[in-house]
Amino acid sequence: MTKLEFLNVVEKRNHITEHLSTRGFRLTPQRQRVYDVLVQKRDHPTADEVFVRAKKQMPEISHATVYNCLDALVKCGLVRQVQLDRGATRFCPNMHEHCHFYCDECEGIFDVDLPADETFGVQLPKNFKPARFEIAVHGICGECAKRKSNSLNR
Amino acid sequence: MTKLEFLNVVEKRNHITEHLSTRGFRLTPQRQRVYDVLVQKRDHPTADEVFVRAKKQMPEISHATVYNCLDALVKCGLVRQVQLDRGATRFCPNMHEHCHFYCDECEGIFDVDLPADETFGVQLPKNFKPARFEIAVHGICGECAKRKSNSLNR
DNA sequence: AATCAATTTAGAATTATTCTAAATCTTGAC
DNA sequence: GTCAAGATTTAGAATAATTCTAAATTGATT
Repeated sequence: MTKLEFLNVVEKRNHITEHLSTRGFRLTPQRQRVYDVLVQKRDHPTADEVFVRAKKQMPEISHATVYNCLDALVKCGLVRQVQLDRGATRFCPNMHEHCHFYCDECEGIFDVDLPADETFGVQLPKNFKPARFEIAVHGICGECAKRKSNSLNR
Repeated sequence: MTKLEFLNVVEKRNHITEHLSTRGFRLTPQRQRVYDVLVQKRDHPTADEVFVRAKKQMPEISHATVYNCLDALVKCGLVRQVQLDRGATRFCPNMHEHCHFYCDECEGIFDVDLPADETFGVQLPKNFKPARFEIAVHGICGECAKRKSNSLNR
């Protein structure tokens, strides 16, 4: 590891520690590992998929710990929970303002950026105070749309 | 039952039958009952809550049937599925364009009307074809907001 | 080094949902 | 009307996702 890489690792660790400490959580090897798993492959894995990936470098990690770690990361604002229709909850380390696009064809999940502090034209009843907007778009992704129109035109 | 009430019941039954038949489903007493349960108390019950309510007038109805009926009703466009963070799926017979407001305080779920055919300012990547937008707003509902501000100002 | 609280662990328990196979019902063909 | 075919319902088992429990471990603090 070069000096630069080393400093990078330290900085990332500080970033996680800071967030965790806002909610009274400590940085543990398990929490670090779970967070790394999410950052390394941003395909919105389920808790169980995170568990399998985390186990590769940390074979003794338990199922419950992965749930606990994900919970802590969500609570301290490092990770977002994503809910597809039924099925398991998925997790996403992208904390920019964004929503999710679900492709009905390939079942892929795509992040789509959103403007910050927007109410998206939703007219709430009197006195209702919104805290956050969750938007999920269902449809056909770019790749699948192309593939479908090709097979139609043949 | 008056003649008017009778005609009303017949009309409703026709409405359900029409929707079900678009997907090759029949109208059965169980499907009718499950749909009635949803219409009678529009509080976004879970499948299990629907089961308990349906049982009152139809004690022999089974758990699996309630799931099957809800599935059929969703597939033929009479009912919408609603997903809260984790937890059981909820069901809603309001098919107008609307989204849901979740009160973090009282845990109530409120329907909020939306304009039809709107993309809510979401900029999708090239070639992505949206089919439907699901919007969930989390925050504090009107009643809870009032209660909270009262207790602060005392 | 001793103490206290936080965290992790394995495994059990719970909750939500789906599956299975047999029984029942409905519809259309005769 | 009767029969066959297919749809639907049923009870209960199976599976999936998540949470709980209690003991062991870890880490920070005195």
